[in-house]
Amino acid sequence: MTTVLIDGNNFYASCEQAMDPALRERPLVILSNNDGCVIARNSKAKSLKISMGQPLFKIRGTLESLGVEIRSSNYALYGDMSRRFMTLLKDHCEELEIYSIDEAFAKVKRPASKDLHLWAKNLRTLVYQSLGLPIAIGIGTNKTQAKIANHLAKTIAHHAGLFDFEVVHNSEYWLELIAIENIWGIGPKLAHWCRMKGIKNALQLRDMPSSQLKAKCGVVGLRLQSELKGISCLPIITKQKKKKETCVSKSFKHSITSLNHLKQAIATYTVLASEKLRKQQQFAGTITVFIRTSSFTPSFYSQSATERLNMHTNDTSILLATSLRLAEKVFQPNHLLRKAGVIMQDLINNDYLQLHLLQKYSCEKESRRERLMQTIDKLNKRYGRNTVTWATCGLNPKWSMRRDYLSAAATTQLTQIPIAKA
DNA sequence: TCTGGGGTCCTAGGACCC
DNA sequence: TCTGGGGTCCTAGGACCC
Repeated sequence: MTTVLIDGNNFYASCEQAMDPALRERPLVILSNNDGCVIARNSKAKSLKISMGQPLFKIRGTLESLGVEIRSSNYALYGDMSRRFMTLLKDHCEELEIYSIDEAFAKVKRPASKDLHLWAKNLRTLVYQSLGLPIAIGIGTNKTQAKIANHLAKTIAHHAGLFDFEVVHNSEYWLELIAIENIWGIGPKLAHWCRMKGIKNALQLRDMPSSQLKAKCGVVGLRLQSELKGISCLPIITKQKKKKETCVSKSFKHSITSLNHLKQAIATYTVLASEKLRKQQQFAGTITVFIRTSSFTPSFYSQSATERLNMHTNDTSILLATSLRLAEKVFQPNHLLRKAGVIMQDLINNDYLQLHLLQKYSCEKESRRERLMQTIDKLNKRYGRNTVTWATCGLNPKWSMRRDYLSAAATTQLTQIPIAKA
């Protein structure tokens, strides 16, 4: 069995293009939450040298003069496209690890001919025909090699979206082409450290003294180096691990200075976080609420408060009572708050709660509350988020996220289905 | 004026135990 | 002035990922 990494090219941009094919002919960028900065670009935008992470307010003029299309991020659409994408992949791989919204590791059997070109070509065609998404496929003996192969599949044009590390003869040549910054597991700090030591590419990293790497970044570095040498250290994880904590946090459209607005925001995030817990079939034992001002000003201020619950729960009302109390505790007037969040911690799973549940179900009030939560979740799933919510969240609050360039929830809302013109 | 959100893993160091 | 050895658990902080 060999390891592959399959991912969607320019995933968010490709999702937008799949729903509005006219965008394929135009340069296109996707913005982060709150329309903050560029987080995805299609190939036309890339060729105009629009770089990742640029704040919109700095490049708005340039984008306009170049005729670049802009979209706010539409996670309802990307999440649903991702689900469809992964479903297709599951049918064509032996094992699948969904690694992120747009990529998956998998195990694939190599045919007698050793040649996986046909398999890859068919998969690329299937995904494009079914979803309109272009993908790249990297093949190697382990995850790190598959990642590198995937990078080459995208950068070497004539490889047509596929690179098989196990069948190339001159692997050292290809490793040397991979800049140190582009290696999976090497972030900005480590890349800088490597450059200082004269290590500029994957080949040099593979061959540098292990002791130095161990001293700098522990076993993580050693594992990475071993994988470059062809030894598998990182397993494919097919069963999704239960989360240890879950967080909802967002920046505000305008700075918040009143306790009332902060409580609306914290309530809104708590409602979402509780919904997440129920979806994950988990219960929180601890809640943290945090607030912060803009990290781009010298007077940066941040504060958090934590409270342990008497009993683990995923009941929105109980969690709300606690998080609103924490909001009052952390609130400071005279600070221009830009961001706040709620973290659910000390999570336990359904099965660990059996004893509690027995107690709970013996209590009519508790089981009625469980049914109430289930009903609210169902209504919101069917008729859209916030169909039923809590009044403390506020109605159309002024601080809520900016999304000026939002496309339709074309695959998840009946009212927003695209209309084909004859 | 305006700069994302949600995670994981690892390590060091302190508190505490016998 | 001098003060053991071996262990666990927890937390904070740093690094990384997409």
